[in-house]
Amino acid sequence: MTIAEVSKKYDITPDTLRYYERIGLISNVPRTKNGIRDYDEKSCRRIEFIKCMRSAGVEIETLIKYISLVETGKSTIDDRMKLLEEQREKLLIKQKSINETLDRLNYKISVYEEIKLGKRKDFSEE
Amino acid sequence: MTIAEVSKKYDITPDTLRYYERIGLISNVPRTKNGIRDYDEKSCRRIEFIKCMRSAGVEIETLIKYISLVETGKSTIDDRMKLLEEQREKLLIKQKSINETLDRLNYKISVYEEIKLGKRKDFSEE
DNA sequence: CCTTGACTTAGAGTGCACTTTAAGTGATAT
DNA sequence: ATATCACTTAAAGTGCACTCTAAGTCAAGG
Repeated sequence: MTIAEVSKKYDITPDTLRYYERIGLISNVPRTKNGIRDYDEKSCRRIEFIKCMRSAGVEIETLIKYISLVETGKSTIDDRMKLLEEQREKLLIKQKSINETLDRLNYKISVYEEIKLGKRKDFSEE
Repeated sequence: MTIAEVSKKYDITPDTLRYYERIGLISNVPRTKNGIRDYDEKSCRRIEFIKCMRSAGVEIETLIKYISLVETGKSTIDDRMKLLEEQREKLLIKQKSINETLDRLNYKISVYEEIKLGKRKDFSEE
């Protein structure tokens, strides 16, 4: 799979894919005899994992650390679990923030709707 | 309320509070005769609103736009609603990402737990 | 043969959201 | 009185995650 195909499949620019490789997030990407990347299944699974984590805001540094633990081998399983649990905590906090803000947006939108319908004339600004 | 008090109350550094004011997110902050900020109720409500939105990742530019609509007056209610609805859409997408990533983290953590308990020996890396 | 287009690299540049610095003022504590 | 502390401003700096540029290679098509 060429970089263009992978880029399309996962909606990640070739620049970003090369960047991920450069910083050690995706290692051992196979090359053709001309040095052109030819992504295999393993690389694709890695990319999909990174995309998922990044889309939720998991930091690059954290992913680099996790990947390096994975590549070190089975002795790092405790560390990997700890790292994943920390990230879960962070995401739970984010989830809470987003849920609270969504509630607030829904409330504000409903207030504006009432105003438009003439059911309400006074409202606190913001 | 001094900047230090507001900073503590909302857990936002004084630097950030001044920055918000500079870029037009918080306007008309009262001052003492010496030019020192003396935040009133209105400013505090505004700060709390910004904090909530920012904590969910709503962009500064978007908040500046919203605030300027609010300050323009009632003629902007349709625009405000549209803006808030757009932000709600964005947050729903984020919420989905986070939920998916949390599911994945939970699954991975449970796999590692099984490995630790000796219930599983093989597992796909990452 | 020559152009086109996709790829390669290293390194510089960008955008966002702060954060720090430099230089200064003014009220309180020793 | 002098030091300390919190505050003030404008402007430069930082960190993260890309994103772009420059200079080059290579294979296929006209």
